[in-house]
Amino acid sequence: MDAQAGLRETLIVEALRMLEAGSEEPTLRAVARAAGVSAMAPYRHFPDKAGLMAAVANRGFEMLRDMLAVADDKPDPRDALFAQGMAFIDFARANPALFRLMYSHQYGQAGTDAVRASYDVLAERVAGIVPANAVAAATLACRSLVQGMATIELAGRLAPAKPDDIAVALRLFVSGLGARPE
Amino acid sequence: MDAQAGLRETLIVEALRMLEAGSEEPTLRAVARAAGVSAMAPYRHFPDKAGLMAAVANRGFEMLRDMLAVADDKPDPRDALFAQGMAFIDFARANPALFRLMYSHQYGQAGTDAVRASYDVLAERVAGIVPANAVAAATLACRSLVQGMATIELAGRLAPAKPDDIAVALRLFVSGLGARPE
DNA sequence: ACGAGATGTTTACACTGTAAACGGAGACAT
DNA sequence: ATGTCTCCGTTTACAGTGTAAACATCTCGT
Repeated sequence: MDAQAGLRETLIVEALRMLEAGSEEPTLRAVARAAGVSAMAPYRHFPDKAGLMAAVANRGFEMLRDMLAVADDKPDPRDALFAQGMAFIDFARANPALFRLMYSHQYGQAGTDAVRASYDVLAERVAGIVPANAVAAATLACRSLVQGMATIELAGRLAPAKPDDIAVALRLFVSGLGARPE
Repeated sequence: MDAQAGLRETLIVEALRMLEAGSEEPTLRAVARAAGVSAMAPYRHFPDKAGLMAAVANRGFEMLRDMLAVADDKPDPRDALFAQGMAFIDFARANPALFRLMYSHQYGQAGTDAVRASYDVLAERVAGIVPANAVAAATLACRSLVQGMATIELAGRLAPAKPDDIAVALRLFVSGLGARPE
């Protein structure tokens, strides 16, 4: 399907679709089958399976950046940051397999541009809250927090907690940002 | 090797060792080979490969709990919490493959006891900082933060940042804990 | 002594990623 | 037109994986 768009694009789209359908990483052969080509055809466009998956992960970071940008509509920087955090969590919940792929180390060096772009959406709002020399660290903290919460939830270890613990924890973090202790 | 300790234990130990040596998840057959038994022998002790890996992940959480407990030697709760956070990061750096395994969703429901135990070490110190009704959320935030920082670093996306960004971000978070905004 | 269960082995199968060799269709110089 | 070249895809083959099924052996309570 979608044959005239070029096989490379078709493979990425198809892999993305299968990644959301079943929550497991799809087989290269299965992706090729879904694209209507032989098992070896993908090797004309990617060096190996990891190459294809890296391209898919990259696509994921572009989707993530868009979702974060959309959530960035509150006037107050803290409110905007909170909304972005929740959007991140929603993204992970909606595309768990893709989310895991994006942070899987095997495809880690790929997509650096898209990764930085999605990072920047957060950094701009953080810059409105903490002093300039703390922006880098605070942005790292921010992204790490939501990445960790999403991972822990997807791993199924959050069951004993209340369902809105994530929102409360995120609010707590945003409130503490830039405040001085005690 | 270590044959008289029982094959089940040998398999877990051997899998742990291989997990640290090469940073990839070992093959079930390779683990069996290293333990000096045939490929099918593990199935007498675990329902499938996931069963073995879940046991290994569980062992990982016990190691983690020990490391967090050791770091918990500062009188001030914030200092202790910071030290625990850095110990967590050190653990992830020292055992990257094991760390990834522990938070991989396929073995997620396993080891709930060990997970909770490692959680509690943090929660006790958090309880000394935030009001009682915020302990659950703050502990979740705390663990998520370090889990996320570790994952992002292991995925190789932290390269452009300064090496001590993690420590700075963690300090920032701990300082903000329990402070009120503005 | 003897049957029974626990533990390990061998064999077999479907499936994976990928190397190697082949084929055909268009572009282009002669 | 004809030959060559370069893409892009195919078929075939292979080593390695997780695991089902059947078989062997060892230990022990009776």
